Amino acid sequence: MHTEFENYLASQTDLSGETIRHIGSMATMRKLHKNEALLTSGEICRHKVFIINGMLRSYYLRTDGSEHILQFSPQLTWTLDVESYDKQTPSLVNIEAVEKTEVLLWAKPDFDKLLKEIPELKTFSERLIARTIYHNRNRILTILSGTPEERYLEFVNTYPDYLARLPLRMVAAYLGISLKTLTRIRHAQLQREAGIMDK
Amino acid sequence: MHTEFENYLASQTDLSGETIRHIGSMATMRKLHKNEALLTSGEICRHKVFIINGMLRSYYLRTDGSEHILQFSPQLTWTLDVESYDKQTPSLVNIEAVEKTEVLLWAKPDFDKLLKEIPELKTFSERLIARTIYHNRNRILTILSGTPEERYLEFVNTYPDYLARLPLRMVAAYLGISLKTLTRIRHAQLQREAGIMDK
DNA sequence: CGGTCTCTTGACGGAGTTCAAAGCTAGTGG
DNA sequence: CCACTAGCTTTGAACTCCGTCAAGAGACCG
Repeated sequence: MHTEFENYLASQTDLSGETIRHIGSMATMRKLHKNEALLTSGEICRHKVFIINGMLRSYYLRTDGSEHILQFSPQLTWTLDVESYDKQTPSLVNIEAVEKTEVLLWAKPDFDKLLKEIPELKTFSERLIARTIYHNRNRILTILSGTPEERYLEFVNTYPDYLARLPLRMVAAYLGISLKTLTRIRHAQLQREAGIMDK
Repeated sequence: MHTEFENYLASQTDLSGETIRHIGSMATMRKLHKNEALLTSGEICRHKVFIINGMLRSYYLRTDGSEHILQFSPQLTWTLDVESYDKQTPSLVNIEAVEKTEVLLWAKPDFDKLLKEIPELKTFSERLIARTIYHNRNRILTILSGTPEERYLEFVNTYPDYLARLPLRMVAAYLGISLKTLTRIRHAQLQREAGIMDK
């Protein structure tokens, strides 16, 4: 059971098989169909989430109806609304399945206990946090300094497989550009490729 | 000596005066004049930095000469280039004094030792990291979803005292808009205030 | 096979950028 | 303490790129 999770943790840490199974045993499994919500803004984020397969997105819904995507979470990654989870306060974001998705859920008190019991899990967790920080800093830089086209190209390079799994409007909502601009850029790219072919 | 630092740590933690003095004793002081660099891109960030007074900024310099500011660090806050510091790899950013500034510096090996010796310092450090994460998430949301004007107003609300201390072009470089747009927004604000006064 | 969601495309309008010039301010040195 | 300079800010003109609106084609799902 949860073999994907166990393999993941075994490959990422030095934890013993027994410990890994113990960690897994504290989680509950949940299946989400496409577009099903895992967390809705206003709710408190009570669980740490590991994605077994599928893909989630965390997005912010403005009062004018526009969506802005903070992150995509594909298989074998973790997600949650950090601030809501840490402080147990209402969340500002929504987390939903982009496609059919299976997740493991740990209630915060349970995971906190695991972190206390298993120092190596704590260390691993800190490593993930560090990566999140680097990633967010880089994202800020990209949005601040890049043109829409540069952002798109960086996105494609960083996540080569996402494009095929996501509707373009979500990519646009992630890059902070309009769908129109995105298709314009993609059109220009195609032109360019065709031009190269000609030679 | 370093009384600002000691007061700060005493107010933020439960650390004993003795421990605080011990931590402070591992740091070296450095004075920076206006526009002096503390870290230049390409260098490795070898120190953790606490700002006693003054203000630093961390910015990214594009090849086209444009500057993009990741953060301002006023008195009684910490700064560094996280990724460069953690991994001891060349930094992508520059850190410079916006005004005359005094800082305390801890060499990474020394600070690592302190973190190991003093669990409460580690806890405190984690709290700061958490705040950084919340802050960066919020910044991403603001840049993605806000108009230039909204971003400016949020900036003014969040950091009421910064405006008076920073050249506007740096505010623009932080908000990700042109200086021209920033002055336009400010002009519109003034008009509005004048309108209110009339009534 | 119908309906919904998605993507593309065109026309248009507007907000933001660039470039350039001029006024203002603050810091420096004499 | 004053004069000067360098950097900062404002403003105008022209332009460009992006966004909104709207329509239509295509793909996918039930």
